[in-house]
Order: sequence, then C-alpha cells, then structure tokens
Amino acid sequence: MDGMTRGELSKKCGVNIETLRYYEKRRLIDPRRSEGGYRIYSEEDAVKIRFIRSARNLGFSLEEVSDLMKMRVDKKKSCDPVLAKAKNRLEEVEKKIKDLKSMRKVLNQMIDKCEESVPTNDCPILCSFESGRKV
Amino acid sequence: MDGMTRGELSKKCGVNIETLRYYEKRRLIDPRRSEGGYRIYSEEDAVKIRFIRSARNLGFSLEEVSDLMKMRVDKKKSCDPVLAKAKNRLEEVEKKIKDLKSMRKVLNQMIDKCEESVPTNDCPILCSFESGRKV
DNA sequence: GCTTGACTCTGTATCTAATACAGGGATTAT
DNA sequence: ATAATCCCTGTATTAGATACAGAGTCAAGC
Repeated sequence: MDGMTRGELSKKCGVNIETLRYYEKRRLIDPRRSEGGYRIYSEEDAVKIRFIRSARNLGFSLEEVSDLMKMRVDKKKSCDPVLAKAKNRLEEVEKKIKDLKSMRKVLNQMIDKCEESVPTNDCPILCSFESGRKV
Repeated sequence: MDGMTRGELSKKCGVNIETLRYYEKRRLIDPRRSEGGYRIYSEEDAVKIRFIRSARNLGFSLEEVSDLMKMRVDKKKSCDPVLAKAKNRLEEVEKKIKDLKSMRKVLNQMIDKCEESVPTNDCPILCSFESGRKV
C-alpha cells in the first residue's frame, strides 16, 4: 500500500503528529483512509505540510495559508481576484523581508558590541533605536 | 502628567488595548501607575511594543522576544552566552529571509500565470514545487 | 462642587493554533 | 495468538490574544 501513515508523515516533515489531525480538521489536507480507518498520506501532502509549516513560521495565519493554497488560475474572467490577492501577499512578503533585515541589523549591532566588549545596562532594542536616531 | 494611558498607547502603536495588559502580565512591559491606578506608559514603552509586534508578525514567540529584550552586554566575562544567543537568532533571521524569498518566487510565478492567463486546476503550492523541480 | 460620558480597572470567558492525554481498536512481529 | 506498537476518537490544556461585564476614575461643562 503506497503512502504514509500519520506517524511517518509526522517524522518526515518534522511536525507533531497531532498537528496533522488539526490541519485536517481545518481542511488544509484531506488524506484517504485504509481499510482499518488509518489515514494515508501522499508525497503531495508532505509538500503541503512543509509549506504550511514554513508559512506559519514566517508569521502567516492558517487562514492565510489556506487561502493561498486554494487559489487557482481558473479562467480569464475569474483571474482578477486571485491576481489582486497574490499581489497583496507579495507586498506583505516584501514588508516582512524588510523588517527581518532591520532585525538583522539590530542583532549585528549587538554582536559587535559583544565582541568589542562594550558593556551596557540598557535594553538592546531601545539601544539600537537610539543609535539609529543619532546616525 | 507626562506619559500615555493604555488607550493612547494602543492607538499610537496600532495594537489592541487588551494586548497591552497581556504583555504586562507576561512581563514584557511594566508601566507605572497614576494615583487612581491607571497605567501610564512612556515613549520607550511605545518603542518596545512596536518591536514586539514586529517580531511576533515575523513568527517569533513572546518567549523569544522577551529573551531578546532582556539581553545585556554586561561585563566581558558574561558576554559569551549573549553572543551565542544573538548569533543563533541571526541565523534564524537569515533562514526566514531565505524562506520569504522563496515564497516571493512562488507568488511571482502565480502572478505571471495570472497575467498570461494560463489556467490550472492545481494547487499553486504544489504547482510551484513541480516547476521548481523541472527547472 | 456636581453631573455625565468616556475611559480604565479587574476578573473571567472566548478564540486560534497547537499539543497532550486517555481509553480503545488495528497492525506487525514473534 | 498474543504482545508491542502503532493509530483511532474525543476531550483537555497551552500560548497568544481578544472580548465582555460590572465597578471605579478622569476631565469638561455647568
């Protein structure tokens, strides 16, 4: 019988076994069942799960992920809403990349201070914003 | 009396008013109180809140944010753990940037298909991974 | 000063996303 | 056939917010 059980997929994707049941409940995946009632997952399910985990890790909600996965380029007439949504998502992604880059900057500043052994008793976040203002 | 009330800070930072109480409970902020028991927030609190929201939006947990905000470059001897943590965080940030860039690619592919009106009935996620494999 | 409306206080309830657990059934190895 | 190991379902718990109820505070206008 080709396909994976819940435990196998869970290990393969590094996801908690219960999370798979939860995503099914939320209708993000829909595995077929074996004679005895066991869930059977395909390779495509694995791709989906990895995508969901990655998106969640980047701060997207399950609602958003679900929305993204359900998008289809159907016929010419129905394409506009998909295009609009995709463009919105793209903007969000750009924003997140920007924010991550500024967080990277904060961290690099902190690392520099550490390596130069500049002691402070201030919150590194406030600190970075202050030095940001001066420069 | 200088400082903001909860409602003012909430508006200023675009954060739900209850979230501020929650972050206080989680010891991320610690506003002083007025005679009548009202919370009074400073400008620094506003900076912190904006940082927390940004980090949460990028998929970091409150635990991680709290950890980051508590980091201090104290004395030479105690610097190593801070340095190690900061470097770990930096790696995570790089990973997230990388993942966001690949998500950006998926979205751009979808947008291209839309604009060229290439109809598909497949999940855009699986689709993008397939074309990724071929190329 | 007094009133009144907007705001805040506390505690508790609700929601999402995920995990954990308990009691029972399916599968596999021996 | 009989353990051991998985999986099933339902329900409980956790984190991170958010919502709501009843009481107290503040400040503007009279």
